[in-house]
Amino acid sequence: MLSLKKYLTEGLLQFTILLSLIGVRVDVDTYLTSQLPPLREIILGPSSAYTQTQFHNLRNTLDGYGIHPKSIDLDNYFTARRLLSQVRALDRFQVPTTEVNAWLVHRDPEGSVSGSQPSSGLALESSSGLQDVTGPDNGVRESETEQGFSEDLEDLGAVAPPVSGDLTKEDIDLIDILWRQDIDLGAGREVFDYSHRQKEQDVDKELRDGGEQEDTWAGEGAEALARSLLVDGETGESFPAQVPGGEDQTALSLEECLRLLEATCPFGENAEFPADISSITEAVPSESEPPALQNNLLSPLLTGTESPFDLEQQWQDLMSIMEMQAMEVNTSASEVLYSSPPGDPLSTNYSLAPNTPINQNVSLHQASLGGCSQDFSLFSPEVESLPVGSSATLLPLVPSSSTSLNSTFGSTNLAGLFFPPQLNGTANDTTGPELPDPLGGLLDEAMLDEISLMDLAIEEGFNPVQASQLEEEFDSDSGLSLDSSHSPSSLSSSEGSSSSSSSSSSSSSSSSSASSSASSSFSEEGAVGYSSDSETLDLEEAEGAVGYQPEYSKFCRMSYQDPSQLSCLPYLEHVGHNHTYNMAPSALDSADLPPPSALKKGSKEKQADFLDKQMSRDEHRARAMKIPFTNDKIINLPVEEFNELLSKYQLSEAQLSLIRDIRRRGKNKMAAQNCRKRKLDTILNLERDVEDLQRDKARLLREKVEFLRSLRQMKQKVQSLYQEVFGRLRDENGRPYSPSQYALQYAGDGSVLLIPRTMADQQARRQERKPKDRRK
DNA sequence: GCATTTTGTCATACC
DNA sequence: CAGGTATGACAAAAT
Repeated sequence: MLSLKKYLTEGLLQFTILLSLIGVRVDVDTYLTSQLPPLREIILGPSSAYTQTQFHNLRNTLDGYGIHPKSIDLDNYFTARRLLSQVRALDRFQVPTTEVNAWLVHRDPEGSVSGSQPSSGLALESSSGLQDVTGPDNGVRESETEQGFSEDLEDLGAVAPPVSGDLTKEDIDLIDILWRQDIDLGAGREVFDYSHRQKEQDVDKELRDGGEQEDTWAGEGAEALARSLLVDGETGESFPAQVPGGEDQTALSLEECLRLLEATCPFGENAEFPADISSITEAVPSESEPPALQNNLLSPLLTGTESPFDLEQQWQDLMSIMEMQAMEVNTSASEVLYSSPPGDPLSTNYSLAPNTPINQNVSLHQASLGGCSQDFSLFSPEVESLPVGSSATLLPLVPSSSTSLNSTFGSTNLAGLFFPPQLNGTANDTTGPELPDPLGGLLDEAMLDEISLMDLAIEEGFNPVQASQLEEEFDSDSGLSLDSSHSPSSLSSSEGSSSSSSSSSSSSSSSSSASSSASSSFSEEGAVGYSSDSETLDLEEAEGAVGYQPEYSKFCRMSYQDPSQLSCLPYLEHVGHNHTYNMAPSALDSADLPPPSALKKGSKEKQADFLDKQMSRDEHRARAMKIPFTNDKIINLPVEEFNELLSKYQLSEAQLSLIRDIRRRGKNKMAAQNCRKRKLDTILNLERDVEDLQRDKARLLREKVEFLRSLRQMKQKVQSLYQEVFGRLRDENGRPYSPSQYALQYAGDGSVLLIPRTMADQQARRQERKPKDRRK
C-alpha cells in the first residue's frame, strides 16, 4: 500500500507535471470530484480518519489548493496554490515556453535525468552557466516556486526515462486510478512539497518490501498516464481514458508520447511547440524574424548567461518578457504592444521586441536565467542604466546646451515643445549621466516597476486568466470550507445561524457516514432549527434523551478519571460519537472521512478510545456532575428551551452553575471558532485582493509601457518631420537656417513658427518651471 | 523533549 | 439587564 502511494506521489504525479509542462491538459479538478473511496483508504491508510493530523492534512491537501479553515498553514498553502496554479497554467497552453524550458534547464545540472535522456527530447542544452544563475538569492517566494519545481523536476527525471513496460494493462489502470485518487487526496499538493514528500518517503522506506522496482512502476504509471492523457489532449479534457490498445501502447516511449502530444495538442500560436532545443531553433526562424537576429537572440540564451549583456539585449529581454506577460493575458494586447511596423525606426533603433517570435526566444532566455527576478536582480544595475542608453539612442540630440551639429538640431526644442515641459526640463537640466531623457526616466521607472512586476508575476504564476479561474475555484472553495462569503456582512449573517452554512454545506458536499446516521436521529430528536451542527451530535443527544441512569454515572465517573475504561463499555461505544461542540463535528463531517467501510474496519476499542478522548472537559465534568442532559443541548438549545429543560429537572446549585458554565463555554468555543475562521477568511480575501491588485498593477504597467512606446514613436515621427521641415526652410538669402540658431516652435493654434533658439530656450525654461513647482 | 500549531477558555467589549 | 457574540490573550492539547 504505502509503496503504492509512494509511486503514485512520486512517479505518476510528477509525470503529470511533465505532461502539463508539455502542454497536455491535466485537469486535476476532474479527479477531485471523482472519489474512489477504497483507494483513498489505501493511500491514506485506514486509520487516517482517527487522527486529527491526517484529517487536517486531508483537508489541506484534498484538492491541491484547498485549505482547512483552521489550518492556517498559509505559507504552505500559498506555495501549493502557486505551484498548482502554475501547473494549471501549463495545462491551458498559456504557459510560456519559457517556463517549461526553464525547468528543464534547471533539471540538467541537478544531475540527472532529463539531461541524460535523449529520448525525452526535452532537455535543453543548458549550460552550466545557466544553472549558476539559478543561484541562491532569489526573491523569497520565487525561489520557493522555482525550487519546488526544480525539485519536482528532479523527481520528474526519475519518471522521464522510457520504460521497459512489463506491467499489465490492469496494473496500469490500477496505477492510473490510484494516481487519480492520490490527486484527490491532495497528493498533488504534497508531491510538490518536497520536504513533505521526503518525510513520506522515509516512512515508506521502512515499510516498502523492496521487491518492487520503483522506476519501472513510475515509468509505467507515466506511460499509462501519457496514454490516457493523450486522449485528453484531443478532447481538451484530462480524464484518464481507458486504454484502448494493449501492450503495444504500453511500450510507447516517452518520446513517442511527446510527439503524439505535439501532434494532438492544439498549441495555438505555439503550434510549433518545441520539444527540444533544436525544434525551438527551427521554429523560431519560421516566424517573421530574420534568421540573423534570431541567432543573435538565441545564441546568448542558449550558450548561457555570459555576463556582457549589452543594453539592447536586456531591453529585448525585458520587452519580450513583458510581451510574454501580455500574451498570457491577452494575445490581442500583445499584438497591440508590438504593432509597430517592421520598418519602424524605433524598433530598429532600439531593437525593441521584434514582432512575434521573440516570445520564444526570450522565454528561453528567461528560462536559462532561471527566473525573472534573478535576471533582474542580477542585471538590475544595467537595467537601471538602460534607459540612459535607450534614451540616448532615442534622442541623440538631447544635450541641448551644446549646439553642436552632431546633435540633430532642434530636436531638443521640439521635444520641449512637444512634450510636457517638465519632461524636457529634466532632459535639459539633468543632462548628466543619469537620466538625460524624460522618457528615459519614465522608462526607467516603468522598467523597474515592470521588473518588480515580473517578480510578482512569476512568483504568483501570474496569469490573469488563470488567476481569475483560480479565483473562482477559490471562491467556491472558501464557500465550502469557510462558512462565509467575502463580504463581512454576509459573513456575519451566515455565522449568525451558529455556523449553519459551513456545516450544512460541508455535510451536504461530503456526506459521511456520521452525518447520515446522524440526520436520522436528528430528526427524531427534533432539535428543530438548531444548527445543522447538532445533527452530528445526535448520538449523544439520543443518549441524553434516553435518560440518565445511575449506573451510567458511575461509569462516567470512571471514564472521567480514566478515560480508557470507557472503552470497555460496549454500549458506550457508539455513544458520544462526537462529543465535541458544534464546530468540531462539522469539521469532521466535512472533512474527508474515509468511506464507511473504513470506519467499520477500525477496531471498536480503538474507536471508543478515540471517542473518549474526544470528549471535552466539560462533558467529563457534566457527567461527573450527573447532568441529566447532553452538553449539546446545554449549549445549543435556545434560551427558552434551555430554561424549560432546566426547570424539568431538580438540579443542585453546583449543577446549575456547571450547566451555565458549559453553555457559556460552549457558546464561546463556537464563537472562537467562528472568529478564527473569519480571521482566516479575511486573510484569504486579503490575499486575493493583493492578487487582484497585482494583476491591475501588471496591466497598468503594460499599458504604460505601451503608451510610452507609442509616445516614443510619435516623438520619432515628429522629430523626423521637424528635421524635414526645418531642413527645407530657407532664409531670404536662400540659405538653410542654422539649427543652432533657430528652432521650430509649435504655437497653441497649431501653427509652426521659426524662432531664434535663444527665445525657444527661454520659453522652454519658463514652461518647465511651472510643472516642476507643481510637482513639489 | 522541544517547537509549533490548534483548540479551548477567560476576560472584556459590544450588541 | 440578560443573553449572546466577537475577539485578544493565554494556556493546554495536539502535532
